[in-house]
Amino acid sequence: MKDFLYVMKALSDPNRIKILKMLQHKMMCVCELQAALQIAQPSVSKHLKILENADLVDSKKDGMWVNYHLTDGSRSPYAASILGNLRHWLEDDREVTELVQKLPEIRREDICRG
Amino acid sequence: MKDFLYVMKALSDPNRIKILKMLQHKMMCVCELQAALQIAQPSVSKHLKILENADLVDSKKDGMWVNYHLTDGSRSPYAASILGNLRHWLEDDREVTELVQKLPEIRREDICRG
DNA sequence: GTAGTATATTCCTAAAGAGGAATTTACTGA
DNA sequence: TCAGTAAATTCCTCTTTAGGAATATACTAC
Repeated sequence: MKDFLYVMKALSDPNRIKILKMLQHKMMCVCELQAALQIAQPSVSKHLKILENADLVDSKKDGMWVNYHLTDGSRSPYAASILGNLRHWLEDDREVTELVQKLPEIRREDICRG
Repeated sequence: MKDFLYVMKALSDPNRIKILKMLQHKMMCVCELQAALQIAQPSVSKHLKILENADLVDSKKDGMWVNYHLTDGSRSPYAASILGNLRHWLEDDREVTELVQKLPEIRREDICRG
């Protein structure tokens, strides 16, 4: 029950859904997600932690950055099922499509490194 | 997005999940659900309203009682998918199985009518 | 109609959750 | 070693949410 609720709570916030939808297209670091969502960096980190605890995303260090990516869902059947459905769910959502269209313009080299 | 979030938020509370799991076995009125969950009647009504707004349950008057039942999900693909998955999800959850085992003992004739 | 009952609503309180500013941590690269 | 940067944590505020007590509503059965 607890694992299930972690997943559902993680999916109950629009910014976290946007993160998942963006990560469907490419792995992204925190500052890229911040630039896309236009919210403070600590807020992004906290959302990512909640998604990570629900086994929806995972992270991997790469030099200066921490890359976040969707999990394969092998640790949670709930996460696996939702991630599968999210592939087609909300594909026509206005906010999501606008975000995804902007993704190519968001490049960490332009945002970070001061 | 809003419809999606309604469903996910509705699924983010343990009492609401228990309601859904019980309704898999039979339609139930508010006082039966109250007896099963051991929470106040207004709390049950409020949970049911949230589930109804997410298109996860629907109700039908029957004499003195209002019977709640799972929807067929025809109005929300998110609700439909989740209700399908919930058929097998959490079947081994201790709290859920204990509740379901007690269901036959909970009969409206014994609980209501003073 | 009237009394009684099942359910819904309102109002309040306490806990949880999202957001940002400031700070800390961990690492990179000279 | 030291300055600089990406990300995490802490602390605080404001909003949302779950819960119950009290009340209102709607209906039933006489």
